[in-house]
Parts: sequence; structure tokens; C-alpha cells
Amino acid sequence: MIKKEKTRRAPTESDVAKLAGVSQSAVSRAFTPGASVAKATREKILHAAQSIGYQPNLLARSLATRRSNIIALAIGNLENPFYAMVVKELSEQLAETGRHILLFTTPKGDEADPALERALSYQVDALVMAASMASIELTMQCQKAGVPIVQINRETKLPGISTVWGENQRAGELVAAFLYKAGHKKYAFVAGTKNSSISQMRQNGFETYLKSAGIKKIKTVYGDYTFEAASIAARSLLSAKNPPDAIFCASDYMAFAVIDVATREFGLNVPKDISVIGVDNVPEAGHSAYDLTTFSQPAGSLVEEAINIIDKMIADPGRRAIRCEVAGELIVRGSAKEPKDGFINNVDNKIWLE
Amino acid sequence: MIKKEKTRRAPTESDVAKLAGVSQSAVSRAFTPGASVAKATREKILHAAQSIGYQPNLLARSLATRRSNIIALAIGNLENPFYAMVVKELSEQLAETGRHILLFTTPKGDEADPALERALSYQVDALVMAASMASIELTMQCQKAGVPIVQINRETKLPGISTVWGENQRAGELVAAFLYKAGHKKYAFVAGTKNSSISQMRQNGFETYLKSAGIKKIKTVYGDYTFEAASIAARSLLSAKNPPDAIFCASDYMAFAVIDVATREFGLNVPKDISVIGVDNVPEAGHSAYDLTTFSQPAGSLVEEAINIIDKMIADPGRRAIRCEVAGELIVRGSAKEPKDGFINNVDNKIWLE
DNA sequence: CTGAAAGCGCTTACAG
DNA sequence: CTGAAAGCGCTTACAG
Repeated sequence: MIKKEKTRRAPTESDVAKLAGVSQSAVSRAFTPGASVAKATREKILHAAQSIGYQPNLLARSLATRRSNIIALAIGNLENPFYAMVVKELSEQLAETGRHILLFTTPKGDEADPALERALSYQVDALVMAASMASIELTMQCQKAGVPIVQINRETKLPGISTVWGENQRAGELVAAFLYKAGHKKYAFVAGTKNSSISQMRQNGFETYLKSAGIKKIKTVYGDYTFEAASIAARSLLSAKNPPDAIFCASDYMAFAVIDVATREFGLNVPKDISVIGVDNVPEAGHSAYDLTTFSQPAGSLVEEAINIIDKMIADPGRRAIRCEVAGELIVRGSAKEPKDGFINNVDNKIWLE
Repeated sequence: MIKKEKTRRAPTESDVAKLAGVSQSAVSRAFTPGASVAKATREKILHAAQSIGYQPNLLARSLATRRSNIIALAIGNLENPFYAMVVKELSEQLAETGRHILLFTTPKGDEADPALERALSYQVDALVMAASMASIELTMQCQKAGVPIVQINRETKLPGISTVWGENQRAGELVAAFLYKAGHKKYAFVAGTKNSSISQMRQNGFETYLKSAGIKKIKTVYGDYTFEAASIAARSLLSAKNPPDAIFCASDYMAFAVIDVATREFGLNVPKDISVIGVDNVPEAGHSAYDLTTFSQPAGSLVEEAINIIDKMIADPGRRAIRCEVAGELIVRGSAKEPKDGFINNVDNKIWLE
């Protein structure tokens, strides 16, 4: 009594050809935009295809054309909503040109290669890395194979890897200026991982501004871009003898952890007792539970530039790596004391321009 | 002065064969586990392969074997951290058997087909859907092609689609019991989308318990599984003449919105003035900003079962759809008033057993 | 154990 | 405009 549907194999070009009374190559042409087919035969073919539910086998096409239309995405930190947005944006924007993501989740640390070698084997058209890092070997392999790599939000010393990031230096400077002009005296920075160049650039901007303003002591602590590590970092910061009253975090996600610890464990009021500012402007930053002041890093724009780069590299494989910076702005919400002036009202946000 | 690396095409089996002085089929066998090759030749081949950096072309292999080892994942709501976890878990668990995700982000609503047809064209081995729904046409196509579909966290009337979900009915009942025994009188339910069977099951459990306890009026409002819609729903609930003091939400993500609105906009204290309980137990539920009491739905287990189902369906294509329920528990945190007793301490959590 | 050959389902010069 | 044929890089009976 079990109904066993025979899973007959999918129809191919030859099946359609037979039905339409043409050659198999004609069928191929009918499905190739711009190929030369008479209108009448084309229609006859499409009709036949329709009737038996023919769909081109993209694997076979990829093999023949050496273009898979699939892009490998290596992502190291999907817990962070910023990277969840990157995935979503990349998937949607690629879909506009009929391309798709082959996903590789990599350990958060660095150098996630063994898995990524498989990506090359799948003949992906490009590799994008987010919160993840390519090793030298992988980079060389990609270069040899003509597969462009672009990193989102991370720098490499490795040549030949394109990069797109936000305004990291400016983020640090602007946040410093904002806090300084709001009257803060004791500063701390919650960094990402130790070797994160992005974090270093933000830190650099932050410290450069403050030092030139005469602030010498700026404590730095590492949150490793995770909620747990950032919580621990916050505890060490706040339980010191002379705790900071202004904390800049290298990501919103870590800022959330800092706010949680400050308010729940130390009974502090944000922003009365302590100001906290992040970077990214993830959706949660707008939730009133956190209501986070933050320097934005628009995932949509980052991804858009990443795709631009991929397309350029594919069009001209000999091309050098491209680096691209995407503008952000300091979005003012309720987690930090404010300076007197310098504000402007954007479409949806109140932003600060110094 | 621009260094133009010639992107020579990747080495193939034939290249290796020539170098090792064997036939191309021998090379293939050397890379096929369990194929019959003499140990000596095998080593000679692997050595040659190594020396020119040969990696098998997985597209070609897939074409020949009719097994791509790629699984299409259609995901409709990546903003919700629960689904971000599903993606991560699925990717990691599939990687254990050398399989990977081809990602399709679909509009949140239902029936995300036009895009998904492409998945079939890529000859994926299976299709998993999360917060996304397959149309009848797509389902039929999959069935014809022998591609199993499994839905995570959503029911379908369609036959032939396997499903894995949490204990929805029990979640509703247990939450109702918890709130009732804590002494609440005025209940509301924040549902997901109108046609979400999962939401309906939770609602059903919730109402069944309460009605049999003598509570007749239980207001229901729709949060559509989004933060924004849930915020609006919360406002309508709380601005009513006789607002509820206990709200059960069909997802944690919506519960966050409800808590935000209750505390910030209505000045209510959670849980003193109002109890809020969710479902999912996403990582954010443990953050002290929300500290959410919630019925858990373990993404890792759901994914594990989904993969089990896929494997069974592939092994026996004639097989009927499989449905599988994964156990959860009521995790007690600080967002709801508590009954006197019924608690137990788990490894990491305090849970309630009624 | 090994090689020659056919086949997986496409694309694309090449003739006509 | 159209078809026959070779090729994309693999796997897998089939002989030997």
C-alpha cells in the first residue's frame, strides 16, 4: 500500500531535442541568451521543454563553461548579528545576478583552510571571507586558479587579497571626540581579537585623538569579538580601583555584553554612570534594551562593494587587489553622554558630525 | 611593471596520470576510497598529484556520480538569531560528512519558489527549509527528482515533506501552567504569522491549559515573527483598557520586542508588573538585558534530526515523509513571576517541570 | 590490479 | 540558422 513514485532521472537536452525534433545543440542554444536560433525553433523547443519540465543542469553547464556562478562565503562568527546581516545581504545581492552562496562556517580564530580547500574544488567563481582569514597557502592556490578573494572587515598583509571595510580610523577618532566633548575623563577600549587589524585601526583612531587632547591613560582589554570574552573584559575593567567612565567597544555585540555587565553586575546606570559606544549599528543596537550609540558600518554597502570587486577581478584576472573603504556615521542613541552640539538629523537617525 | 600571473587552468587527472605514468582512470581510483589500486601505484599517483597541486574537480565528480554533496538551505528569517544558529549548526554538522550548504535567502512570507527552482538545477542532494515554505509545485518537482525536503520548525499539509520541530503543544501548556501557578490572571499570546502552524500549536497548548483552568479570555495578537510587528502588537496589547499581566510569545525574538515596549514605553517592570515568556532559547535570552524565561528549542538537535532524515530519505527514496519532534524544556530566568515549586537544576539552567 | 572506452549533461567552435 | 562532434573533468562497468 506504500505508494512508490519512481524517481525517474530528470529530463535532459537530448530528451527535449527528441521531442522537438531538433538537435541537442539547438536545445542548448535555445537556453543560451544571445545564441543564434530561429525564433520559430526556439519557441518550439521552449514549448517541448516546458511540457516535460526540463530544467538545465547547472553542474554540467558549469563544467562546460568554467563558470559556476557560485561564490564561496567563509564566515567565522555567525552569532554576531552583524555577520548574519552580511550573509543575508550577500545572498540577496548575488541572487540579483543569478549567483548563490556556498557556505563555509569556519572556526572563529584564524586560518580556516582545510575546509576552504574544498571550496576551490567546487570551482567557485570567488571567495569572500568575513570574520575569517585565509592562509598564505590558500591565497596562493586561489591566485593560481584565478579565483579572486575579498575580505570583508579584515585586513591582510598578504598581497593579492582585496578588502572592503568601514571607516575604522575615523570611527575611533569620532567616538573619542564625542566622548571627550561630553566631558569624560577615564577611557577604556574593548578590542576584538589580538591580531584584528580592524580593531587596531579603531583603537588607533581612538587613542590618537585622546592623546592629542591630553589623555594619557587609555586602558585596553580584549573581548575577542565574543559575548563571553567581552563580559569578562568588562568585569576586569569595572572592578579595577579606578574604573573608566567611558568605554569604546570594537563591535556592538561586545558593547551589549559590556552594558549587561555594567548595569546588572555593577549596578551602574548607562549613560549616567558610564558611557558605552560600539561599532556596526546592528539592528539590536536600535532595540531599546540597549539603545546603543554606535558608529555604523553598513553591511549592505560593504557587500555591494565586495561584489563590485569580485566582478572587476573576474573581468580582468591580472588586476591587482582592490581595497575599498565604506563610509559610516556616528549614530547617537542613549548609551553615552552627549556633547553640547554637532548633531544633525538624518532620515532615520540622529547623527553626530563633530 | 604590473606582475601578471598567468592563471593556468587547474591540473586534472590526466595531468597527474601523465606525470605518474599511469592511466587517467587509475588516478581516479587513487582518489576513490575503496577502489582497487595497488598500494605502490596509489602512492606513486598521490605523490605526483601532490607535486602539481592536483585537487579533484568536485563539479565533474558530481556530474558523474549524480551526488553533489551539497544541500540547499532556504532560510527566511536570518535576522532572528534562532535561524542564524540553525544555519551555523547545519553548516557545521554537514561539514562532518564533507557536505556543504548552498544558501537561498527567501522572502519572509511564504512560497519562495522562483529562486528555489535553481537549487534543483544545481542537483542538490536535499533541500532544507527554515522559516520558509515550499509550494506545491516545488514539492512535486523535488519528489519527481528524488530530492528529499525537510522543513525545520514548520508544518505543511503537503504530503512527502518531512518535518522536524520542537515540543510546540507542550511548550504552550507548560508555559500556561507556569504562569497560572505564579498567580497570573490576564493572559495574552503574541503569535507568529497567521498561517504558522507552529505558532498555532503553541497557542493551542497555551489556551487548552488555561481554559481548563477556568480562564476564558486570552487575547491573541500577531507579531509575524519580526521585531517591528511584535512591537506594534505589544503596544496594542498594553494600551488596552484592561491589559494583560502575562504574555506568552511564539518566539524569543518577539519576546524581546515585547519587553522593550513594556519597559521603555509603558514604564512597566518585568517581571513585577508583567511576565513575558518566549520560545527558542536563543543566546540573547541569556543576556541579562533580557534575562528571558523561555521554552527551549535546541537548534543543534533539530538540525541533527534533519540530517538524519535526509540520510534516510536518500538511502531509501521510496520512503514516506518522516516527522520528528525534539524535546525542549522550560528554562527559568528572570522575565516571569514564578510558581512556588516544580524547579530542578540542570547543568547550566534552572528548569521547571510543573 | 589496470587501461580503454563510454557516459554524466552541458557548451561551443566548425562546417554547411 | 542548424547539426555533428569534440570537450569540460570526472566515474565506472568491462576486458584483460
